[in-house]
Amino acid sequence: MKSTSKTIETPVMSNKYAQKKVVAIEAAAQVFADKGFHGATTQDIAAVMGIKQGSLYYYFRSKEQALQEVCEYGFENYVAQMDKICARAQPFQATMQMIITSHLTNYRQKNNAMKVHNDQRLYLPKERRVLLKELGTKYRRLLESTISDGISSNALRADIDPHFVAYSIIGICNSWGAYLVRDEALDLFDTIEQCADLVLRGILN
Amino acid sequence: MKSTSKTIETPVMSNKYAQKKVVAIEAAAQVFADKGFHGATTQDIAAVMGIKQGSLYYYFRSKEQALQEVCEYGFENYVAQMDKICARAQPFQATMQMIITSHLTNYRQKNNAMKVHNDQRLYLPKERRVLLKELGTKYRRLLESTISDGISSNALRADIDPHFVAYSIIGICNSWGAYLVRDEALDLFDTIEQCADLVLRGILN
Amino acid sequence: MKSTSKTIETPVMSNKYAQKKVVAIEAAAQVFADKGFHGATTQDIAAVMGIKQGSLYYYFRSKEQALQEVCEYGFENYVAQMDKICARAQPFQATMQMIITSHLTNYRQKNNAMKVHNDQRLYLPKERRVLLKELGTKYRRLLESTISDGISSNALRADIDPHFVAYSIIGICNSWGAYLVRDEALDLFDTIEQCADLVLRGILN
Amino acid sequence: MKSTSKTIETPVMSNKYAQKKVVAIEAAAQVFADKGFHGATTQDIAAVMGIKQGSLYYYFRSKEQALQEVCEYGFENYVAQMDKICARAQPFQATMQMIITSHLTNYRQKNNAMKVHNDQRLYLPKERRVLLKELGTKYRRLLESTISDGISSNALRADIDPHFVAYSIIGICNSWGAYLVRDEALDLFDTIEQCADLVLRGILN
DNA sequence: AATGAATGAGCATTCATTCAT
DNA sequence: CATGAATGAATGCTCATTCAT
Repeated sequence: MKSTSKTIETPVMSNKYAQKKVVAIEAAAQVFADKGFHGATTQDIAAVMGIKQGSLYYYFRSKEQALQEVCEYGFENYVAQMDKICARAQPFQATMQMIITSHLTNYRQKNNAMKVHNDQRLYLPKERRVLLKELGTKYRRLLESTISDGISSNALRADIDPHFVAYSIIGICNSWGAYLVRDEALDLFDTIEQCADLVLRGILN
Repeated sequence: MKSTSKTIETPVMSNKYAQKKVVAIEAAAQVFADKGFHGATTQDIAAVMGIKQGSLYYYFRSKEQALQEVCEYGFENYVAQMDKICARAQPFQATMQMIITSHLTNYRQKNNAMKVHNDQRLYLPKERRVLLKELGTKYRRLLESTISDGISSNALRADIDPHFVAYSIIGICNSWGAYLVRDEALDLFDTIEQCADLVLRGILN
Repeated sequence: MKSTSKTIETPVMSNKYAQKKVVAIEAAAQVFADKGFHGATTQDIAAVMGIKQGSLYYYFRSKEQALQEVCEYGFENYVAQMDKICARAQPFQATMQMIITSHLTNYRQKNNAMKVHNDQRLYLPKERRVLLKELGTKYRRLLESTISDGISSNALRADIDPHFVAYSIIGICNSWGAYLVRDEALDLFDTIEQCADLVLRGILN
Repeated sequence: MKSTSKTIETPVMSNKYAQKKVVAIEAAAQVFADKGFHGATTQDIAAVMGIKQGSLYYYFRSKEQALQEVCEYGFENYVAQMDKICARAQPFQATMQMIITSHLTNYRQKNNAMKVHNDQRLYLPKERRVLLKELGTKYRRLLESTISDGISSNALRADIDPHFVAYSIIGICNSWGAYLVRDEALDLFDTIEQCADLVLRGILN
């Protein structure tokens, strides 16, 4: 019992900080997603958190650090989802459906951090992108080997380039993701379905 | 007559001015494409033009005005191209090929203005986007009716949504366009071909 | 008796506090000596003490208060030494030797508080310098009457101005003291000897 | 005529800038001398110049740059004076008199830049002290060889260390210089004379 | 006795913009 | 046409200080 409660209690203090740090990251994500990294001010972020500007530096060493953490937070989550999806043994089409669903659902649920990662990570200096690069590589590999597997299993045409297709899927999804964020009336499931249909079957008769 | 007098009336200076104004717009486009609207400084733009910061205001009333003009310049060009492409009477696949070619070629030729329009136009206040909206509508209509025509002519499946497909194509093209800008080694014609193939035939076997 | 009761009255906690207060003063002295008053942060001082920034205020009401206490601590010590030296009945040259030794030894032993007093006390508002002024007066009198005595006893030339000479000696010593702090290889006894020699005999042949 | 006027006219614009830059350096010198580098604000300097804070950056790239330029300005002047003094063929005592006069006169004439160099140059990062180090070396050499010459010519005792004596003279002069700045009533010529007398003849009977 | 958390004021610096020349 | 010079407002960031716990 004790040990159980301990396991829960021990990180109480750091938990409080950790909890509020997450709040901080999400506030920053929201603001960066809205105004872009350079268009956002630390004041904006602090306002979303309900604290004063100076206090923000209790959670981030700098604005750039905040961008880095937002990007990592958003991308880590997303890559973890991909990992789970690709780990399941299931036919190709189901996997593709889930990947698109995961991607677009993230946007609709205002996963601002992912949007920020996609749109603003290039404003980070290279040193701050090391982890992101690793995650990106992992992610691309997951997607590309999913497609390669699809080819091997004859589900997909043999003459497509997995790398090219992977990148294209990301492109379509990001494009529709941005749309989903801007237009709340847009139906999520409809969008998912059409994306998948387009990618899988093309438009030719 | 009228047109003649007009051509004559605009004095030489105006011509010189107009020429240098284009230089200014392209300089601004380059800088905005590189650093984003908020990340760019008027000093950056002036430096590219080889003039001093204050002199820039001879060409733009404000930084925002510069962004607006860059966006309009880039998009006008592009929509004009679309117009020409769609005006030709030719089979659907040829049209689609040309559209994608036009889009991606623009990126490869560092048509920064188009990139700026795509990535940064939302930083303009709504009032400054009136013309852009009109152009966008025209553009979407051209693309969508091309697709609708494709459906009518039985070239395309009847169950696709022209609006959705149009938007998706733009998404893929922008995504690959950004890639083409970043990676100079990437082959342009290869990319065009694969884009078209993916959109037209999908990936399923 | 009195002294005994005093020693007993101050409770154990006070003792512990007093001990740690000295640690605090010496930490502040070190940091102020290194970075100057305005260049130092309370965080720096706390770090030297191994406590957190906020906790520093248990020992000092303010940063300025800390500077004041450091100065007083450093100067009181030094003036007390002077007092002892001047109280001894000994020939003038021996006294002068001891004064210079005392001054320079303090620097070499990283008596940062003295350095801070010499270099930074002017950043204190006048109200905070009352005690320091008294100490300074006492110190100057000690030094000047030592010199006056030297004149009376015919050890020194009759035509020198005790005030001027006193101030000059302090100047030389501070100058060499700073050097001693910066260059650890510099020999202490050598320096003392040469200082004394210069002051006493000048450089003329 | 033309050429004459040209020679004068050509640098007119840069002259205006250069003139005001000197004003800027002297304003910075005054403020740094008063409050120390870290205690001074760019606002203080701007106020002395009668311009707004932001405009200061038209003359200095940064506050640190300002400190560097002040130090160099102050020290260059002083070393140049030394150069002239030491170049003259004259007996040792006359040279020494002039050196002390030059040093103390600079202080009395509120040569704040020299004071700043003496007291604040250590707050500059090493990279910013390259020129200052060179000047310092030159200066020390001038002073030391003056003393060495004094020894050679039998004017000075053979058993003194030129380096030590040089440094001590600087120490005394700086000490009295600070005094001269603080106490306007102090007589300049008196101080010079006593400094020289002390250094040359010592205090022993 | 100490700390985590927050604050507010200040500060260096940047930058769009203006304007006389 | 262009520039030098200046401005003012903003912005990221630091830091002394406070206080509940």
